[in-house]
Amino acid sequence: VPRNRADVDRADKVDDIVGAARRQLETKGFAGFSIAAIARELGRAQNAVYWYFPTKDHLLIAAVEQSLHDVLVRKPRGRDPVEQIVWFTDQLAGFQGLRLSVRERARHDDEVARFDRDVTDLLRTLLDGLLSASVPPARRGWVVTAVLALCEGVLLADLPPRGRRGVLTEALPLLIG
Amino acid sequence: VPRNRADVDRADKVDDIVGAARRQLETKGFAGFSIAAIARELGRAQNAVYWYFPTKDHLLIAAVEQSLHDVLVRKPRGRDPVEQIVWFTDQLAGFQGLRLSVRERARHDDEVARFDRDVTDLLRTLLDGLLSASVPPARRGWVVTAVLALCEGVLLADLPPRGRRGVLTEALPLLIG
DNA sequence: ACCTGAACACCGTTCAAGT
DNA sequence: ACCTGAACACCGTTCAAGT
Repeated sequence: VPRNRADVDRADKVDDIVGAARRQLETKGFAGFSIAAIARELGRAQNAVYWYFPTKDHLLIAAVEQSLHDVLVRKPRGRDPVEQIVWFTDQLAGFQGLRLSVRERARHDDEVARFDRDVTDLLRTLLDGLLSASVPPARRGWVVTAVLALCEGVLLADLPPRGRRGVLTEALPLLIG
Repeated sequence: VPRNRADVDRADKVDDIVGAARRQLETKGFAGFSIAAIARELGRAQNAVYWYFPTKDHLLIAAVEQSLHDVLVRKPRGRDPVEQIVWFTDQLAGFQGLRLSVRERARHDDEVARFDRDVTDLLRTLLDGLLSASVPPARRGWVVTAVLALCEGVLLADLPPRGRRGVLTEALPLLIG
């Protein structure tokens, strides 16, 4: 006998689901991220989730999008571009697990692939802005690519925060020039 | 009625399994990598695989290890370190999917985590050797870290080969000095 | 519009049993 | 030592049915 929640605002119900998804992702990672577990946490049937999200990947996108948004809206701290880039990299550090999961899923789902490209574009735009004052337009294209690669590579390496900042503060000035 | 293959050399049977695993990984990626599918390809019961590999992760490690070995034994081509590093990055390009899967699994399985660390150490050692002539020991620690991060980041970006080489040939000389 | 229960096809892993 | 069949607990997804 389905209890109906047509009275509750749709947005609130979606938020419940995305919130549970984010918690599951944070505590158990993508391996422990299952529609079944989310439905259990919410005390609902699995199909209650499917009503709002047609596949598991759609829910993954919504959850990661929200988490990423929370990070990227903050204004960067730091005087020069190097400090600002280090700051952003720090912000993204706790996020590396999700980014990997998205990359992995992107290889098998077109929606996730598109989302992944959007995120990369956003990061490139952000970096381009930070570097606009110090890098001439002619060089800026590949510098942005290289800096982004360096930052993502450093995050991938899972260094301790001090080591990560050390490498970046040494290497970034050389690339930026 | 189990047909017994006690007569066949154990190493050959292991090779059959690892070979099938590598094929599955190459064609369908980690998402399509399943003990069930491998057993099907071999025309055996799933437990025939479990006799040699206690878990799916152990088989994953064996398969990736073999693939990686095939790549890393080749001698690098190129005169200067930059050319050699670009060459190695090219070799590792087809390998990026597997590396991501291993990273993802490493977050939930200790064996895979250890294997992942070993691979990173191996790459660091390899890079250290390539850079020993051109980078003084004092700087070499973080230069190796930065170069490895740059290479892995560039692979992660999934650029076309020409774009990848372009960025590396611009950026690497700046880091190496 | 919203939700449930039951089912389907698929896993990884384990157990008991066979040669 | 090597292999199978059957089972268990878990998935993602779909269907038919209820309010």
